[in-house]
Amino acid sequence: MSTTAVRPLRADAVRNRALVVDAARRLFAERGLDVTLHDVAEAAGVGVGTVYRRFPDKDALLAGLLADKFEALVDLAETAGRRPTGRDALRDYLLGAMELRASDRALSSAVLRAAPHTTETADLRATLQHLVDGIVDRARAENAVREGFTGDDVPAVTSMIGSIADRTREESPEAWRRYGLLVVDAVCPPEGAPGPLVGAPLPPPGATSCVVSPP
Amino acid sequence: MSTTAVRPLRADAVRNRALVVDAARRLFAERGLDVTLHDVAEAAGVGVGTVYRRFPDKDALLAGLLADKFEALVDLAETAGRRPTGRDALRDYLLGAMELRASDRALSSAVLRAAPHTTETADLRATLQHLVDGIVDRARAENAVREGFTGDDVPAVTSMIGSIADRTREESPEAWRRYGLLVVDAVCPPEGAPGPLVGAPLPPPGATSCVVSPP
Amino acid sequence: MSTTAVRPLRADAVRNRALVVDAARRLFAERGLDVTLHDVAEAAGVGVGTVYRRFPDKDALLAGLLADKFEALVDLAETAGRRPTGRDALRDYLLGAMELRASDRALSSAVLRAAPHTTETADLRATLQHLVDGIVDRARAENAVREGFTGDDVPAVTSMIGSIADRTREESPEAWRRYGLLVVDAVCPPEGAPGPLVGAPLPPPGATSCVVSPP
Amino acid sequence: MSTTAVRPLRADAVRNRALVVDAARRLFAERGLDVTLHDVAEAAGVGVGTVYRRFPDKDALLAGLLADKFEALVDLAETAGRRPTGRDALRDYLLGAMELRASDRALSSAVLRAAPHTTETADLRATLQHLVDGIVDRARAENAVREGFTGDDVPAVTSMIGSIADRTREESPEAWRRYGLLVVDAVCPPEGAPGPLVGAPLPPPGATSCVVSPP
DNA sequence: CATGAATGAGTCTTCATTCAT
DNA sequence: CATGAATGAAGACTCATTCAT
Repeated sequence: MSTTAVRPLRADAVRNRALVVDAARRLFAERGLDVTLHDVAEAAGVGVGTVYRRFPDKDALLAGLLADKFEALVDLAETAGRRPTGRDALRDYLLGAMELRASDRALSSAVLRAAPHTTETADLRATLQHLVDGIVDRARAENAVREGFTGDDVPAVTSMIGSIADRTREESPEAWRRYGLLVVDAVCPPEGAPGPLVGAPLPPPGATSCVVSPP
Repeated sequence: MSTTAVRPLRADAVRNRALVVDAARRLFAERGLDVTLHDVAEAAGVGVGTVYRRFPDKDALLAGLLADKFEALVDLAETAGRRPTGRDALRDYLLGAMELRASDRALSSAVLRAAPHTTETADLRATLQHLVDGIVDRARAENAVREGFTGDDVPAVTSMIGSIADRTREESPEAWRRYGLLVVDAVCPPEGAPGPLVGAPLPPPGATSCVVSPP
Repeated sequence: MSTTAVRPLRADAVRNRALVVDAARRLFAERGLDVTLHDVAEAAGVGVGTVYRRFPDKDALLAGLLADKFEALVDLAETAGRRPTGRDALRDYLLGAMELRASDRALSSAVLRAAPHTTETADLRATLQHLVDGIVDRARAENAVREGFTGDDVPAVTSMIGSIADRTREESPEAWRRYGLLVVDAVCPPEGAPGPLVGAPLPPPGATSCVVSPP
Repeated sequence: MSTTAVRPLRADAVRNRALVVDAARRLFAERGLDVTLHDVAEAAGVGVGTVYRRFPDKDALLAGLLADKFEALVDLAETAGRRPTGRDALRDYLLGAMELRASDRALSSAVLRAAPHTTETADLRATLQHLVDGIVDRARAENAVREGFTGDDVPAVTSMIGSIADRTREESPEAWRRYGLLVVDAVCPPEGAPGPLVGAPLPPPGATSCVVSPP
C-alpha cells in the first residue's frame, strides 16, 4: 500500500539492474555492440546470470538502454520547447538529439535491430513524438521549417548524423557537428543567412592523418 | 575486378573469381557484413578454399568490392562532370553517389574498417577525389555551394545517407531519397527555391507498419 | 592440479576440471599433441566450452599437465633423496624420471614449446632443480658421477630417453629401459662393473616385425 | 641402348625432382614437418602438382629425403670403416651420424612415421646395417664396446641425440655434442679414461638465459 | 607433363544462452 | 535470488590432395 519497499529483495534487484544498465551503457557506448554480456556482467560486478534475470536477452538489455535515451530525449524536448520561438526550439532539439546520439555508439546499432522495442520504450516514444511534433508545428507556424518536413523526419536526420559520429568518435569526437549544423540549417534555417560550415571536413576514411581546420 | 592484374588469371579462375565477387556483393548487400565466407562460397557455387585463394581474408574480399564501387564512382564523376553547369554536375554526382551507396549495404560497414584499404583502392580514391574536387570547384565558382563545403565533405554526406538507406532498404528502398535531396539542397541549392521534400518521412524505427506517402 | 587455487572452485567445476585433465593426459599420452580440444572434451564427457573455460587455450592445458608432472618429479626427487648413498639416490631419480617421462607422450612435445611455462610450473621447476642439485652434489661427493655432469644436465638426459620411449611406446613400452640404463650408467656408474645391456635393441625404425630378446 | 637420355622429358623430370628434394630438405631442416607442400613447391620454383607427380604424398617426399640421409650415412660408414681400429671407426661413425641427424630437423619426425619407408630406403638401410654391423663387430673384437651393444642399437642412440639437437638447434646448435659424447663414451669408451663432459649443460627448457660453459 | 586452381574436412576459438549449485 | 559453470553452434582460416587447363 505504501511506496516503501515491503520486500527488500526488490531493492537489491533495483540496485543490480542499475549496475547492469550503467555498465552496459558505458561499455556499449565505448565499444559498440560487440561487447559480450560477460563483459557487461563483470563491469557491473555481478554474474552473467543476473544480467539475464533482469533482461531476457541482449536485445532486451539494449531496449533498456534505449528507454534511458528516450527519457533523455523527452527531457530535451521539454527544455527546448520552452524556447520563445519555434525556430530556436527546433534547432535546439535537433542539435541536442544529435549530441545525445553522438555520445553513444551502441544506439544506432540498437535502433537498427527489430527486437529492442518494448512497451516501456513504446510509451516513451509516443510522449516524445508528441512533444517533437509540437515543436515542429510551432516552427512551421513561424515559416521556419523546410516545406514538407514533419516530426516523423526528426529521427531520420538525427540517426544520419549519428552514423557520422560513430565513424569519427575516436579521432575527432566533435566532427559530426559540421554535418549536424548543415542538416539543421537545411531543415530549419537560422534567422539570418547561414554562415560557412563549422569545423573541418572529415579526413577521408582510410586516411591516417587528420586534416586541420581551414582558416 | 581490377585491370591491373600482374599475371592474367586462368580462364576458369577468372570465372570463379567473378562468381565469388558477384555472390559476395549480393550477400553483403542483402545481409550486411555478417555473412560468412562459407555462405559466399556456397552462393558462388565454389568451395571456401576458393574464396580464400582469391582473397586472403574477409577484409580483402571487402576491399575488392570496395574497389568495384570506387570504379563506379569514378565513372559517375566523369559522367557528371560533363554537365554544362557545375551546379548540375555536383547535384548529379551527389545523388548518384548516394544511389550507389544505397544499393549496397556492405559498403558503409566496409568503409568503417581500417583494413580493407589496399593500394588498389588508394589509387582509385585519389583519382576520384581529384574529379570530385574539380566538380565542387566548378560549382563554387558559380556560387552554387554552401560556403565552406569542400570535396572532402562529399564522402561524409554520402555515407550519412547510406546509413539511412541501410535502415530502410527492406521496407522502402527509396526512402533515402527524401533525405538525400534535403542534404543535396543544403550543400548545393537548386536553381529556384527548393520545393517541398519528396517522398514520405521514415516510419519511426520500431514501427512495423509502413507509412504511405501523403498526397 | 594445483594446491594454490586463489578461490576454491565449485564442486562440480572441480570435478569437471579433473575430468578434463584426466582425459587430456590420457589422450595426449596416447596420441601426442595432435589431439584436438574437441577430442579432449568428448573424452571428458563435457563440452568444448568447458575445456576453454578452464584453460584459455591448448598451451594452457599442456601447461596444466606439465605442472602435474613436475609435482610427480618433485615427489620422486624427495623419495630418491632418502636413499642412503648419493649414487643410489641419483640412479633412482634418473630412472624414475625417465619412467615418468616414458609414460606420457605429450610431455616432451610440451616441453619443446615456449608457451606452456607458467608461474605455477616455474615455481615447481625451481623446487625440483634444488632437490636434484642436492642429489647430484651428494653423488659427486662420493665420486659417483661423470666428471662435469651437473643438475642442469638431468632434464636433457631424461628427455633424450623420452624421445626413444615416444617411438616405441606402442610396440614395446619398456624398450627405453635398455638405453635409459646405458645413460644412467654413463652418468653415474653402478657400484661394480656395469653388466651387459638389458633388453633387446630396438627394432630398426620401419621394420614391422618385433625383434625378440637375445638369450 | 646408350646411357644418354632418349627422352628429354626424363631429364626435366630428374631436374625437377632434384629441385623439389633440395627445397624440401632445406625447408624441413629449418622449420620441421610443418612446412606445407605449397611452400616446398614455391621454394623449388615448381607447382604443387609437380611435387605430387614426383612423390605420391608428403610421406613419400619425406621418404625421399630419408633416402638421401641414408646415402650420407653409408658414405660415413665407409669412411669411418677405414680407420685402423674398430674403436675409432665406431666412435667416428656414431659422432658423424649424430652430426648428420643434428643438422636436420625433419629427420627425427620422419623416422617416427610409419609410412616413409620405401624399397629405395630399404635397400640403403640393408647396406648401411651391414656396414655398421661390421664396425661394431670390429670394435667388439677389440673389447671396445659396452657388453650387449649391437649394430641394431646404433639408430636408437643416434636418434636420442637427435631429439636433443631438435630442441636446441636455434639457440646453441652444438649443444647436443655434450650428450652425444656422453653416449658415445658409454657405448665405446675412449682409449684412456674419459675426461669431463664437453660444453655446458642445456639451459633448462623454458629458461631464457643461456648458461655459460664452466671453467 | 607442368601448373596452380579447387576442394572441403578439420582446427582453434568465441559467445549467447541455459541451468545446477 | 545470485552466481558462474556448462553448453555447443558457428565463424575464420589452413592445408593435404585432386584435377581441369
